[in-house]
Amino acid sequence: MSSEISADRLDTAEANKPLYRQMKEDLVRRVMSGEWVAGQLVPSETALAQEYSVSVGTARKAIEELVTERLVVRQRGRGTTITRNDERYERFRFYRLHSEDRSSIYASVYLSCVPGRANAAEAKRLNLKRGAAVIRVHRLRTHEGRPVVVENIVLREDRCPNGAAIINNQRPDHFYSLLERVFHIMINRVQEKVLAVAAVEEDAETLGVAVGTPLLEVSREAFDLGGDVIECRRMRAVPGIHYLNEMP
Amino acid sequence: MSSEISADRLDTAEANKPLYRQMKEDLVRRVMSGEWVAGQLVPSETALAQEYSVSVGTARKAIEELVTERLVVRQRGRGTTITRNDERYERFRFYRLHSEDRSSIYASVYLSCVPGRANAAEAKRLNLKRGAAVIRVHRLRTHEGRPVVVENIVLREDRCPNGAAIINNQRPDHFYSLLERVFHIMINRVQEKVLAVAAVEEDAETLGVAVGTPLLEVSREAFDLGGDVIECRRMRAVPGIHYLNEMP
DNA sequence: CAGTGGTCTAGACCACATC
DNA sequence: ATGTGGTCTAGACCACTGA
Repeated sequence: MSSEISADRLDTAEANKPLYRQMKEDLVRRVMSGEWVAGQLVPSETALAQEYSVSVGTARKAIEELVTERLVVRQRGRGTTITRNDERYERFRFYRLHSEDRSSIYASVYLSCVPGRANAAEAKRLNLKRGAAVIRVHRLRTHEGRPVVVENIVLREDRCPNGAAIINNQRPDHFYSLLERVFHIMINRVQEKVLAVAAVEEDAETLGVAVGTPLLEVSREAFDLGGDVIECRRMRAVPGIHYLNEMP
Repeated sequence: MSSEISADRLDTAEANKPLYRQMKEDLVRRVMSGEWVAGQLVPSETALAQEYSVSVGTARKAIEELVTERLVVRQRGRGTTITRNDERYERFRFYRLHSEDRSSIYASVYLSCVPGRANAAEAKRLNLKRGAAVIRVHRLRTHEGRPVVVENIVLREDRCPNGAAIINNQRPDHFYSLLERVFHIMINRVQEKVLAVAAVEEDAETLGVAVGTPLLEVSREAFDLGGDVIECRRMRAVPGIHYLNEMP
């Protein structure tokens, strides 16, 4: 399929972009289209160079951009594979909430997972029309038996067909690994907004704290390879949980 | 000075590291030593390649690592310069606190700036002995006349000789630009811990909020090129200010 | 063993900034 | 006009993996 148009994948209407960038963008496209899926070995740099009619050095530069974006992993002697989001060292790539002892391994308790319609705020965050189909997940994170974080997750249903049933079935600890396995969605980037709020009645009940307790609230939007917002979530954490960040 | 030992800067006891990495590390050393200071034009890649007796491609790879670490900036036709931390686009590289309207330009109000001795907690954070000389800065950030953030900054005095007087004189808005200009310290990396706290009496007074108001607290350690902690600071922000983060 | 990616070289041509 | 970095090529040798 792809080899038929490989003779000149590039240089048609791609403006003045350098070859290695055009090539990189085409490789991203091939991952997005599902031609290559997570964990899969992709052709070697020499093979790709031939396919795209560029020199090995140029192909290498294209691939190296994918490495810095963590889209692929290279191993000498083995080859280049599409990054799996559930590899151990990738597991908490986006997870910044930790308890005092820096352990961040929490059990998940699913409270509910139901299909629904986007309200105005959700539609705005997900870049959808109001009333579009979404999936709502309400989940608790516990640490040594105590609830520490409550999560409200909203997913685009159009990108995750039948997602509510599947999620309810699997109840995964790590969401993005499921998105990858089941829906071929790779979460590439997230934006978070952190603020301090006072616990309301509902939080007090769910998290077992007094009303008015200062909680850490994190609002997240998660983007896929194409730059679409796939998920938005709101997390509220009890005192003792903090948000760690390192720059750059 | 440096050209005398340039014939073989590399390859002596540098283990099996690739040439481009050895070269890069030596370039970092030359910035740390003050041989090259912020804003300065460094030799061209061909000149550096000759000096280090490597090919242009290898020199380029060394320099490109410095670019990704934002230590230098390259411009075609002009050359390569050591990054200035006070350039406009670098100004808020480490500043994640914003108000609702995303403006993060606050005026600084200096409350105090005095030399002192590190207590146990400060010594630990700064990796110093207890009682070591430090500089303490107490500062307020205001937005449209209202206080929004209160900052407690602690600096290593040994790396900023006579720093208290100098800071008191200049009262800079952007600390790291002063560190760079005056002390040739480049802040390269910061770690932050964000949590929610209830305002105590002191916060209430300084920030003009009620005791018990949920505040956002950010604790930061700032590292220089050599990996030493130069500064630690604690910030407390009023409601309406949030912490923005994007990954990766 | 053959094939992979990692390092290194030596050249070419170009767009751009500066004088 | 000169020199800079940005792109691109075509080769070389090596370390490592897997069959």
